[in-house]
Amino acid sequence: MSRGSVENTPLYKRIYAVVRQIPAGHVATYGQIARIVGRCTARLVGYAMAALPSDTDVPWHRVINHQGKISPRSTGDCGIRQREQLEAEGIRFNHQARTDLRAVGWQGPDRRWLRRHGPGVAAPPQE
DNA sequence: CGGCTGACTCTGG
DNA sequence: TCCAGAGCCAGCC
Repeated sequence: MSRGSVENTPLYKRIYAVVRQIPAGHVATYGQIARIVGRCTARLVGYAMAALPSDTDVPWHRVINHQGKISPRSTGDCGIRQREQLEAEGIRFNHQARTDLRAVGWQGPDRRWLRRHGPGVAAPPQE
């Protein structure tokens, strides 16, 4: 079923599309994803992650909270698995279980990717 | 159509 | 730097 445009795609779907752009060895925060998606809050991103199936191709493990830590979930020990997944990609955790967002933080999707999606997806904050 | 669920971020002290 | 409180939307049954 071709949704055609991104604007016709459900918000969750758009969030997954952005998360899929995160390259291995890098991580992004929920707030950052929300900002890129546009018209979306950090919580919605977290909720969208929780709604992901176990066999998803979305690299949900590369999405962490603003503290640079893996967000605690209600059920399952997937959090531990998430950390191992990140470590396998070269992400290092300190004794505080925190990652260095300055080093492994995602810079955002390619400008062309944003263009390809057209309206509906806001550009990342430019400092 | 109403209600429940869920993986966050920001600001102040 | 750490802790606490408030704000908040979309999907699904």
